[in-house]
Amino acid sequence: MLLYTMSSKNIETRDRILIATLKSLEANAAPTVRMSDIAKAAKISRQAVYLHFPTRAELLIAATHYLDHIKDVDHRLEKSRNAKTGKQRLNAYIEAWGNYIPEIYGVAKALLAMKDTDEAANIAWSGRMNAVREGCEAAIMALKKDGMLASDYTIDQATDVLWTMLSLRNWEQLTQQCGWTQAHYIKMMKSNADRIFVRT
Amino acid sequence: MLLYTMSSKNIETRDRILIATLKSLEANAAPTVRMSDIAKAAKISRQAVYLHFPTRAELLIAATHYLDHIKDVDHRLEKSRNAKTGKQRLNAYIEAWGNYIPEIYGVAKALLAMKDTDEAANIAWSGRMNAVREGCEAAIMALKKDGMLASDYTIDQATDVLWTMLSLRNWEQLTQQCGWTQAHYIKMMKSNADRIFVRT
DNA sequence: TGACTTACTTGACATCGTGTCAAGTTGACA
DNA sequence: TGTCAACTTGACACGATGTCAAGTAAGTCA
Repeated sequence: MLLYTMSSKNIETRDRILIATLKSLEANAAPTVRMSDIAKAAKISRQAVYLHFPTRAELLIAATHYLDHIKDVDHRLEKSRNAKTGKQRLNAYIEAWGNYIPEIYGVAKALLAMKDTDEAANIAWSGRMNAVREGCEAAIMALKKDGMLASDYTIDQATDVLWTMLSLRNWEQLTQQCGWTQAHYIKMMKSNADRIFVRT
Repeated sequence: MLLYTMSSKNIETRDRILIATLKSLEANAAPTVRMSDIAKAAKISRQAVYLHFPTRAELLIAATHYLDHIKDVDHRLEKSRNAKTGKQRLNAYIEAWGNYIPEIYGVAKALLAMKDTDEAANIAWSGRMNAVREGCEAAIMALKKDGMLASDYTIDQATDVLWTMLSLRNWEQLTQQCGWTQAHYIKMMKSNADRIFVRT
């Protein structure tokens, strides 16, 4: 009986909460998920959640990190660095990040919704987005190095545009509102980036 | 003394509330503005606001309509219809809508923030965005009519892309986060749209 | 002049979600 | 047996929205 309880507890409570958070947000795809909902999903009291995470914002932030760890985002994005040409690298980055978006969509949206009212959420989200921006910049710089960046673009401006193109909101609008498939989204983003950034 | 009070009341209370709403949101540029803030700005009691607008969502919606009326958005957008060629029309639409965004930014952001939790706000916002989409579609169709739409685009897909490009979120990211000037934003959007949609 | 009406004020209150606090319970471990 | 950590239960403060009831002040009309 002791071993019994152990085996059902071998997933630590903290992880159970994080998993419940991700599951709830994934299912609902709405930032309406309350602390009590998450507690219920984790089969724990609402107050117990606060024993592990001080605020809702911190919980959401922890959940995104947990997700990054599970989905191994670093490894995915790193693959784009192996591309030979700048153009290939741009394509690889769009594919890697673009395909990661749907995986984080739920949590990301919840975090995004708190951005304007919660400073911690704002900082966390900005940090993530800056990381994406750096990826964009690296791809643009690879293009520039090949002499393939369209001549009227500075690196900064091209980076801004690519970063904006690849925003979660744009993915959301195209796939959720306009009904695009994920494959179509990726394909379009690649071809548009090509037309915008690559010297003809 | 009767005339005195009349003259200070010739702006109706309802309008005073709407103006106060717009002013508060413009100043703050954050959806943190409370009903009590608006009431204070309109020099009225918080409860009196509810005598004119049943909910916060309805107030924000009314404020956007009021703004549309003041700024004469229909007239602005209509000008783009007079363009001779499809390409000119596309440019004109980008310019008209792109320059309208900063005017509605405050209220729009507040409304946008309620989209996920308030059904009325969601419907109102979707309605506005559908109007923008129609404008995009008309521009794309004008391009198509000239035989100038890039051959791998259907009208629907090109419309989706243009609509997404011209989203308020993208404007926000480029001008507020990346620090672009309004003029630069417009110029870039035009040249990017040209590269993406216009047959070479 | 006095009754009535409209628009607003004042203050209390319900609701909902977050976050806090204090006092109990339970199982592991020594 | 006693202790500790993790969790439960129930109460509560807070901030924002929205409701309700009673009061007030100015304008209208008999």
